[in-house]
Amino acid sequence: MIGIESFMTIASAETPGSSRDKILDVAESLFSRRGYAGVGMKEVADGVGLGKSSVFHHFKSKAELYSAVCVRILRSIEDRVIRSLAGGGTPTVRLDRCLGDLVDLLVAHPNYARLLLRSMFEDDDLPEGGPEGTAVYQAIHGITGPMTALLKEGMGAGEFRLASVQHLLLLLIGPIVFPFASGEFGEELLGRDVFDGAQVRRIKSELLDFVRGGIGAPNNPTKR
Amino acid sequence: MIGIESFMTIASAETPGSSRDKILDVAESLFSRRGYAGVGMKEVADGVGLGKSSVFHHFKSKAELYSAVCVRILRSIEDRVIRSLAGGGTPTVRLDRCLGDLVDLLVAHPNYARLLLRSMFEDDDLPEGGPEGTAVYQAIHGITGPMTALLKEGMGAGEFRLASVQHLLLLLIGPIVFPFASGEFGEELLGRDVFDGAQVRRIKSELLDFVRGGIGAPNNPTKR
DNA sequence: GTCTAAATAGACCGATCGGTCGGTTGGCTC
DNA sequence: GAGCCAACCGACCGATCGGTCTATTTAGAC
Repeated sequence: MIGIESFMTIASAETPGSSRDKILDVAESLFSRRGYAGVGMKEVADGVGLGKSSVFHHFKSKAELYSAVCVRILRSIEDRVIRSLAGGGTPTVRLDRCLGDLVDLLVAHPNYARLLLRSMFEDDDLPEGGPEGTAVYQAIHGITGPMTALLKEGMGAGEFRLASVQHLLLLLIGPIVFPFASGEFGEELLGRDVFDGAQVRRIKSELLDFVRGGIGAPNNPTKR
Repeated sequence: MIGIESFMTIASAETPGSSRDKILDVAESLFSRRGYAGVGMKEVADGVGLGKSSVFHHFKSKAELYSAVCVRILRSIEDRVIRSLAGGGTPTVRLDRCLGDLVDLLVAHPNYARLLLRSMFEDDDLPEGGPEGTAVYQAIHGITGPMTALLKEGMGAGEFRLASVQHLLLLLIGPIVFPFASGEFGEELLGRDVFDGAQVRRIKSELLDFVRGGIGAPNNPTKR
């Protein structure tokens, strides 16, 4: 029984339309906008149309709810990255495809970018040490792992500039995620909504150029 | 009298060691770690060694305190950027110097990167429309303005790849700021503290290579 | 000394916080 | 029918929230 239950939790067999799923949707939107401490359980409950105690029936604490939201997002990103990189092609081709797919995912779910950043740099939000933290931890590794492998392979093949893969990865995350987390700042800088179709295309193409130039080997014909 | 007072406020003649200044220091550290909603005024007061009502004597509301913290940081970044770009040299040289100086500033004040990101994408934290928001708004423009001008000049001189300056700037912010806001994630990725001296040097050099490649004109000898 | 104003403290306010409790449905199985 | 359990709710809890009030101390100007 315990085994099955924990399996259900891990596999997160969320039926779309279920209360649990609707709670996750509302919480995702709220947490991404105002962060962990900025959202009240009452607010989540109201957004779903339930009583507060009903929310606590599905998630035994606020920290667990926040963690579930983060894990759902991270897993979906992990899936996309893995599938992107699984397709064939040279490291350069695979990196391009992965970046494009990632941008598409962040645009399809406008909450993702902010919550992704939050889950990375809001260490002090969640009470540490709990099982919630480790789930997020694992999900993040599921993303960084394949990316690291790709960078290594590209360097080995001479397509990418030789550098520390870890430092390069740390540099790569910013330009991918930040534009879609920048909110009003980005909107005001561009003069248009960042998630507007034309802007997305523009950002995506600039991002690809930027990254290709930034990590490409200086004298590699594949680079352009 | 009113004129002088408002001048003092705007010029923020903060005597180091004064209570007001200590409050700003403590609040900066707390806000950067846990965000606006995650910090209580009691916590700030305790950190300074004052009573809560004494903090309210110096800042008439929590929003004003948060805004003052953000403005102080943004102004210091603005100063640094302007001074960096004022020095002579080609656009490439000036950009390199500016990036290096920015990294130095973010490292000298480990709270800056996180709070900078927060002030950009936590729109919903501050009650909008107030005068606090506009102060932050102006400070941000003081930073983006000169950077935009530099990018434009570099493109005109043929040193930078032709692109939309706004989109390029939006892409540039991420790799500069995120590494120093990444906290435990970055530390775990690198295996060392991001603010460790050796890591900083490494990140800085990788960042310069990355950005040079990313925005440099394809066939420009100045690029490398 | 005296007057004034800034700085501080503590007691207090209504509201909200995360979380619990007891109880009531409604559907499922036997 | 009886039994059961997930889902749900309203009422409630102690703690903390941002903020106010009044009173006391401190520092400087004259």
